[in-house]
Amino acid sequence: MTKRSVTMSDVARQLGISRSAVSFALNNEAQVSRETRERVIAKAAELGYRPNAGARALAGQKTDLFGLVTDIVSTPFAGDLIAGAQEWFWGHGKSLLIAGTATPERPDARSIEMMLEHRVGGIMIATTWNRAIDVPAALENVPVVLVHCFDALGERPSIIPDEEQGGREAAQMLLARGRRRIAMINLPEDLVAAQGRRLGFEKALVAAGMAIDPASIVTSGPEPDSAYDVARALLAAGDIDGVFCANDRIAMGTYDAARDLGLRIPEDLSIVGFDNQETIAKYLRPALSTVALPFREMGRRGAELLTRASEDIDRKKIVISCPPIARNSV
Amino acid sequence: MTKRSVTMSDVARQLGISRSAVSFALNNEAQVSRETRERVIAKAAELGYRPNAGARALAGQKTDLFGLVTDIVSTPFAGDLIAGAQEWFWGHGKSLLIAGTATPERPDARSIEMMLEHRVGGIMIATTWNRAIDVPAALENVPVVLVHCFDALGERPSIIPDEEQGGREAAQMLLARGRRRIAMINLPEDLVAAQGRRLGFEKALVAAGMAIDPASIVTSGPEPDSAYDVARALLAAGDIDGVFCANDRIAMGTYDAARDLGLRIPEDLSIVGFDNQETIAKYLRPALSTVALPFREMGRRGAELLTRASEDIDRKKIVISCPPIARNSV
DNA sequence: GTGAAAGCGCTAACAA
DNA sequence: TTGTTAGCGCTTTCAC
Repeated sequence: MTKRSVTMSDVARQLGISRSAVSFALNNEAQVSRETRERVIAKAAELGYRPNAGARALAGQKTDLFGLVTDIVSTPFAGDLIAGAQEWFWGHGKSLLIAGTATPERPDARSIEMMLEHRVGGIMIATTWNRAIDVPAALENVPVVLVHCFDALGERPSIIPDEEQGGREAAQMLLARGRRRIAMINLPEDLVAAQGRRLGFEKALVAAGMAIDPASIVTSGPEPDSAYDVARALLAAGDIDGVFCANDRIAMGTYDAARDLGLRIPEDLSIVGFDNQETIAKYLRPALSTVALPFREMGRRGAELLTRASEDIDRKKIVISCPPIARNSV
Repeated sequence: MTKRSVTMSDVARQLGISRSAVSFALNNEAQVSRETRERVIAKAAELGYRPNAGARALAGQKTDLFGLVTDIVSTPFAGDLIAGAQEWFWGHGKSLLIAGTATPERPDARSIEMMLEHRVGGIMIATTWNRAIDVPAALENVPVVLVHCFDALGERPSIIPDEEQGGREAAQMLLARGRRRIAMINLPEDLVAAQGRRLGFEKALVAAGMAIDPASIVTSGPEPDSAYDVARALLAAGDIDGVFCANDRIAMGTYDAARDLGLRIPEDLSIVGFDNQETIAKYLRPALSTVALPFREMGRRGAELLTRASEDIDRKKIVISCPPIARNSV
C-alpha cells in the first residue's frame, strides 16, 4: 500500500460537504449541482485523490476485475490476445488479472482461487491451439468465456477462428496465382485446426473446378524438422507448383526442403502458411504469405462477451474469420 | 460478482462463535484453540467459504496485488518473464495485475491509474530490449522495480542481464570449437545490448590471445533482411570460420547469406546467436547455438525485490547471467 | 440538491 | 482462549 492516501472524506471535509456528495459528484450521478460537482472535481485533483478500487467494489457489490487464464502467454500470439482484451476492458473501466499457466484446462488451482477471491466478474480461458477443454469445476457459477477453444459440452460461450474459411483463403491465394498442381501439408488430422483448414482447402479447389487428389494431401508434425522430411518427399515425388502448409512452422520446413531440391520460391513453387506467426512469417526469405489467426479480435470479443455475461449468458460459439496476409511466397 | 457469497459471518454464526475467532483460525493466528481452528476450517470448507480479497485488503490496510507493466507481452519472452514473476508471487500469496502496453516508458496512463486505484503493493516495469527508461511520474511513491531496463537516474532497483558475460560465452563457444577467424555482426552500437555483447566478445578473444581486427566487427539492423546483406558482404570478403551474431534474427539472416554463398553450417562456418528466441533458434536448420536472455530468472528476482521493497528499498542494479545454449550451429 | 446513516466483508485492538 | 467493537473507504437508500 502506498503511504496514507487521500480519501473521499478528506475531499469532503475540505469542502465542508458530505461524503456522499463527493461520491455522487465523482460518479457523475444526477443529484449534485453543477457547481458542487466542479468544486469536488477540482479539489480531488488538487489533493491527488485516487478512488480505492477495493473499497468501491466492497461497497458497491460489484467488481471491475476480470481474469484471463491462458497458456498462450508463452507464444507470440499473447500480445494480440491481451491487447484485444484490454482494449475492451479498459474502454469499459475494467481491469485484467492475468494468470499464465502451462495448461489452461488444468490451471494451477491457485490461479483460479486467487481470481475468485478477488471476486472477478468473469474469466476468460484462452489456449494456444484450438481444442476442446474441460472447464475447471471451481468455475461453476462464474461467467466464463472460452477463446480459441471450446468446452466439449457446449455449455460455455466460446470464440473460435473460422478455420475452414481460413483454409479456403489459403487455397484461393494459390489459385489466384494460377497454381493448379496444389498440395497441402496438413497437421495431424485429429486437430480441430487440421480438419477445418483441410475442409476449406478442399472446398476451394472443388469450387475452382478441380479434383482432389488424396495423395496430394499429406500429414506432418507441427514442427519444421518433421515438415522438412514430409515436404521433401512430397516435392520430390510429384510435380507440384503450390503448397498450402497448415501452419507457418511447417512452411518453414518446406522452405528448406524446396531449397535443398533446387526449387525457387515463388518462381517454381508458391507456398502459403497459416497462423501468421510473425517471427517466422515475416523473417523467412521470401516473406511468407499466410493466413492470420485473429487473436486480437478474439480477445476483444471474448472480453465483450464477458462484460455482458451478467446480463444474458449466451452459450453460442462465435466464429471469427481469419484474414489472409499476402507477402512474397506466392 | 458471483451470487451472494458465503462470508465469514456465515461461518461464525453456524459455529456459534465470533467472527474474529474465525478470522484468527483461518489466518493461522496463535490465539485460537486447536480444536476451534479445526472446526472453523472444516465448516468453511463445507460452506464453500472463500475469503474476499478486497475486503481483506481494506480492513488489513495491505494488499496482495502487484502490477506488471510491459511491452514484452507481444514477444515470446513474455511467457518466461511472467512465469518467473508468478512463481514468486504465488509462492508468497500475491496476485499479479498485468497491463500490456506498446511502450513501457509511456504506458497508457489508464493502466497505471488502474493499478494505483487497486492499491498495488508495487509495480514491475519490463521491456523487450535492454535500455534506459523514464519511470512515469505517477509512480513516485510506489515501489517500482525495472526489469531488463533501468532508469537513467539510477533511483530505482533494476534487474538486468549480464550482456558482457553473455558475449563472452558466445565467443567461447566459437573458440572451443577451434574457430580462430571469428567475426561479429553486432546490433547498432547505441544499444546497451550491443555494447555489452561486443565488450564480452572482445575480452574473450583477447583472453584467448587473439588480436581484435576492427574490420571483423560489423553492424547490422536487428532484422534478418538487413543482416543478410551485411553477412553476405562480410562472408564474401574475408575467410571467416566463425561468427557471433548479436541476436538470433541476425543469425537467421546470416544463415541465408551463408547458404547462398555455398557455406555449410557448421562445417564451413560456425554461428552463435543471442537471445534464444525459441521460434527461431530451435527451428533453424541446423538448430542455432545461442545465449539466452534469462527472463524467467529476471522476472522472479524482480518479484522478489518488489515484495521486499516495503522493508528496504535498495536501488541497486542486479545483474543476472546469460546461459549459453548449445545446439548444432557451432 | 444535500447530508445522515447503514452497511459491504474483513482485521485488529481491546476486554472479558 | 474467546468475543466485542471499531473501523478500512466507499456506495446507496432515505430523509431533509
